[in-house]
Amino acid sequence: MRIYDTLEGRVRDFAPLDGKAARMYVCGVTPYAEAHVGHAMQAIVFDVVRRHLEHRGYVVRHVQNFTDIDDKLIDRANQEGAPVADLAERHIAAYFRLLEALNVRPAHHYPRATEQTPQMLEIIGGLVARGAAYAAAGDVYFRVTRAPGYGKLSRRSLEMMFAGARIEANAQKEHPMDFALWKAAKPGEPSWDSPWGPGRPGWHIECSAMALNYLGRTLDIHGGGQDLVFPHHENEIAQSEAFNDGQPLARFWMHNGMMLLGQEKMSKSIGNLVTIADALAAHSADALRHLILSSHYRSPVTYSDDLMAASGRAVARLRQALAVSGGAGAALDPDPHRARFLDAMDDDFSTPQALAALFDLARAVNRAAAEGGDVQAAQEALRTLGGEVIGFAFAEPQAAVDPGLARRIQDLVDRRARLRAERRFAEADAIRDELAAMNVSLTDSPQGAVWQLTQ
RNA sequence: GGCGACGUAGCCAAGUGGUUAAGGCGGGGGUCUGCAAAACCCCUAUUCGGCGGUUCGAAUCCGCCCGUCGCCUCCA
Repeated sequence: MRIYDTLEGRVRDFAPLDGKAARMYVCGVTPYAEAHVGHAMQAIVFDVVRRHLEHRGYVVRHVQNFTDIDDKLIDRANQEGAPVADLAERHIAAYFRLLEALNVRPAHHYPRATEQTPQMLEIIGGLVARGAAYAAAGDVYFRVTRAPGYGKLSRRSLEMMFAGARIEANAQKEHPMDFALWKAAKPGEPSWDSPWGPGRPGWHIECSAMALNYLGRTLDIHGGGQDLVFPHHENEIAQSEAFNDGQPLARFWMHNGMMLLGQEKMSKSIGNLVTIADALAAHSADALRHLILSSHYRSPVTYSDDLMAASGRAVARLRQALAVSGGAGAALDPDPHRARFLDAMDDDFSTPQALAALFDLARAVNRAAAEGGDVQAAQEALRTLGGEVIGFAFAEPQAAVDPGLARRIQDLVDRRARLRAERRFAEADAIRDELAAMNVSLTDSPQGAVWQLTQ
């Protein structure tokens, strides 16, 4: 298996530090607002990474954090007049529900920053003792000039960043690029005791603490969105490696591309976003997963209703192939398709090519079934690769229909069947039109009509 | 301004030196069907932003130009 490593800027053979145990840390969200489809992209991309690793026999330990204390959370909580912890927990609970709806396998641990303060303080203390950090008026800053490789992940130097000239002056800092490990508490803010007085953690330190605490000094995979490369991951590297005497924080750095809306990156601060809830109100989770996986994970994806609808139709095609019945004829051998699929996935998770293999397999299944061939093994392969590895739920659209509506639909379908049997086609077609207006499509077969929702 | 990525059919998107440029959506024609739908078959890029260059050979390498995006500040 080969994986692109942002740090080295190239695809390398993947081998975990410890045999078949793969330790994966993925940066999660700051739960101050509703999750949008960009967050879904990150979750789905790393879900597929995990699923494929597991399919290939790795025992994955997957940890994802929640940054449940930061400026925006505090601001938002003040606006709402609610405690920060309540606001965070509310959004965390909603996020978990969305992950489940998206068919994302849960991580093994979801540590919260506020639960890791002892570990963070231990690291901060260690960094101060080593001279890699310094206290100033209740804050503690990391000393970037003492991190020899600072900038290696994002390929930039301190001098280069100065050229950007948007660095705000902060009299406390020795160097403008020094970043906060610990922030002194302001009145009314949640705070924790520390050797430097009451305060709260800086943004980056939680990930260093959690990674070390749950997975050890060196991760096999550290993931996140491309927008975290700088400064978040750069700073994580600086502080973790300073604390661990230079031992690398991660063997592979993986970054997913950004979700765009129109021509721009979707983001909470600009406000150009589509929430996951809105996307799932109009489209299936499989459609969103297909849209995201139809391009390579390092490329951006543009979200639109039209593209989502097209993705929904594409997944329906795979689902149809799972539903056909073959015969007792020659068995269709799925192995060539499976091999093509796995080769693509092994090559830095090339989901577009893997999906192409699935669509070809689906066509082969449909064709073989029509000729009376035995397609069970092929359908099994399609279900495994599409379901377990890619993560499609292949949920029958009926499943989402409430029982009352389902009964009304079935009544119409039955009435139409009787009319057809009497060859009263005009009346039967009127019922079909009526169903179509309800977004219900019919497929007639010798065994009767099967209906499904078109959305 | 610095760094990085990208520009392939109506749309989305693989492919990164050498047979007919994957796959999906859409469109056209056909088979099946009472008619449809689904499915299947055929067609839908002589060409890969533009111009030069390297090479026996380039969408794939190099240079320049045009256009788009990301990061440099909170961000998945």
